[in-house]
Amino acid sequence: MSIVSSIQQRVLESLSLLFDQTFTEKDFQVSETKPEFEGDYTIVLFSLVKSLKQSPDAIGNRLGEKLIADHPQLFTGFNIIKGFLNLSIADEFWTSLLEENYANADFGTAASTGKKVMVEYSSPNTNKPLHLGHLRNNFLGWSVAEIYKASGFEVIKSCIVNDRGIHICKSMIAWQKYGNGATPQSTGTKGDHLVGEYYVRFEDDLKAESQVLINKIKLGDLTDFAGADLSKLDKLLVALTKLDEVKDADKITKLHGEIRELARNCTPVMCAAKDMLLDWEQGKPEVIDLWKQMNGWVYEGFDVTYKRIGSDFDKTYYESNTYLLGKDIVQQGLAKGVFYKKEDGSTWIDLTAEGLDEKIVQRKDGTSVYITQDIGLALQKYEQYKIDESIYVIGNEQNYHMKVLQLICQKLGMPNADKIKHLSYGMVELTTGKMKSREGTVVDADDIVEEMVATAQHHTEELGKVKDFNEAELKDLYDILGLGAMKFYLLRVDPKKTMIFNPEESIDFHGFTGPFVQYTHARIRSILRKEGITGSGISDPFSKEEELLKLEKNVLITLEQYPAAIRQACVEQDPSVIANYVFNVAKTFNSFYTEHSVSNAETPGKKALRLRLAVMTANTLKSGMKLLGIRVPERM
RNA sequence: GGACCGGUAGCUCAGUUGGAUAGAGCAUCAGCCUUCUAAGCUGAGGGUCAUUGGUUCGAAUCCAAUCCGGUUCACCA
Repeated sequence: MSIVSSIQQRVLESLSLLFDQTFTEKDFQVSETKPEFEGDYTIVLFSLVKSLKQSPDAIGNRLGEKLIADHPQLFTGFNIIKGFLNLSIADEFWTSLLEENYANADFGTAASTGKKVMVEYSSPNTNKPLHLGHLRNNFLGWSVAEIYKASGFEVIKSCIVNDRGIHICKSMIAWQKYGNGATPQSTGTKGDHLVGEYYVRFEDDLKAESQVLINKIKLGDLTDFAGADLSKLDKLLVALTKLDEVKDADKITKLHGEIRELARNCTPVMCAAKDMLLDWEQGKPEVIDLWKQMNGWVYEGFDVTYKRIGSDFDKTYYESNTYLLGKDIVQQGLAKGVFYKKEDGSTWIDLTAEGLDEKIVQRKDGTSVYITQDIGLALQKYEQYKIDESIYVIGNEQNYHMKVLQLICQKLGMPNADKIKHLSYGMVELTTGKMKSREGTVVDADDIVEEMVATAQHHTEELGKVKDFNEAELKDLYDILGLGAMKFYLLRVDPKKTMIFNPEESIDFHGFTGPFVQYTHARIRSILRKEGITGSGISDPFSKEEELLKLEKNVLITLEQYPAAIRQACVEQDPSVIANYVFNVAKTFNSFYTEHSVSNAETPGKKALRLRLAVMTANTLKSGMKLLGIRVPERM
């Protein structure tokens, strides 16, 4: 039990004995005492004033005395200042905590809950390489999975690969047109990057061709349009001439946008891509073969990146397999009256009562839409793995979609539908603004990782502390530091917030960074190496008579909070809780470290205590960083 | 226009089940390496917590309104 809940319970007990009233934890607050006051933990008395009808001081005095009388082994003193009861905790509490846990590498992790959770993350498209935003996603997904494991869950990491659809055909069309049979081998280009290049080529063509069409439209030449497109265009143009008279700028821009969209859709390249998608759906062999080949290149490229950044999955779903899922569910939903058919034969759900809109779940031709396969996959996940909780790590632009998905699952009466959780994260922006692929401002994942590792190498060489490392050891160290800095930088911010990626700040290895924490760990390991402590066990007893110094106690107080930090990170699905915690541990230890020597402690008893303190700090740093997917070095 | 998210120091961010003088890191300035790793430590300056009103012993935190920024409201995925 944590110190805070221990105090809470003792206070509850004492209150009911003293005042013959029952209280709950919510009736008062236990918090850390501010440094400028004496004591370790503080109880706010104001909230008790009303129900007890006594002054805060009177309550505080009686409560403080009672606590000390009944629990002298826990409380050693108290003072009351302006309605705050400050309690001093016995050294004994902290030293026992240390003795019991310093060698326990699993300190902070919870016992098994027997529950299963699936964390779906990464979910890439197979038409271009991963970028900075994907890194945030991958690091978040991995970390949340680790945090759930540490909280006693069985975790299944999954990934849905978006390997099908018009966007994939785009790369294929451009490759056919410009590729001349180019392969990753023949060009020496990483597969995902190669395919990405053709995606860009396609977009360039599309831009050029749609500009041609728009110019023709301006001249009144509509010969490139036919059928429904033509009549729609006609309507738009008529509307536009009308609007020109009233000069409604917003609506005019909107209409221009629609015309541009229509033109894009009617370009020859776009038509070619659409035809290819139809061929793909009909299983035309040469299209399927090309699709398999190019997807294969992308997977090889992704594999390299995933290995590099340490992402992996227990189960990979492919959209090419799942996109037909959910059709039977539509039938069931119709039978249950959750869905309804419109006159044209399309199937819908009405969510207006929930403050949302009507959403289509199946087209009139019977084909699925995006949400349909998601419903199907959500159910399949449950049936295959009997999961208790399902987490989706997806960007916040899909908040609405995920809300709809959960609502539909609930209405369909799917098991654990209320345990579908969207870990919604904000975009990563640059100091210069948003990343835009069209403007070439996208930060490539592979590039940024190599840059970070190179920076780590540069700093390390400059400091010259590991000159005796061999080449493999150096390479590993640079990876640990570079990737550590990168992961920490992206995970230290609340996931749901849009974050700014500042290249200069991200390669800073000082302050609130991964390398700072890693450095603290390496420093401790250095002490332990010199003291000949290889395992975690220390046989020398430490004296419990000597009073704990302020800085020693601060480290213990911080270490004690680790289990609570994991719990909070799990409940909030927020790795930044851990990043902040681990930084705090490192900072607190560093303050202690510069003031007091471990090896040359004043007495053997003190030395034995500080060695334990060092071991427990190192273990906690290592364990906490592991929850972020970050390794810590023995030396740096 | 509706829905959701955000606005805290020059910059990047913590802090919201309401509690004492609002915290870190970076940047700036001043100190600390014959003693366990200075990728470190100590200190200083820097704030109308977007604005206004309300709730109360007490509001960055709760409520209401307003302003600014973002996302979304596709028979695309």
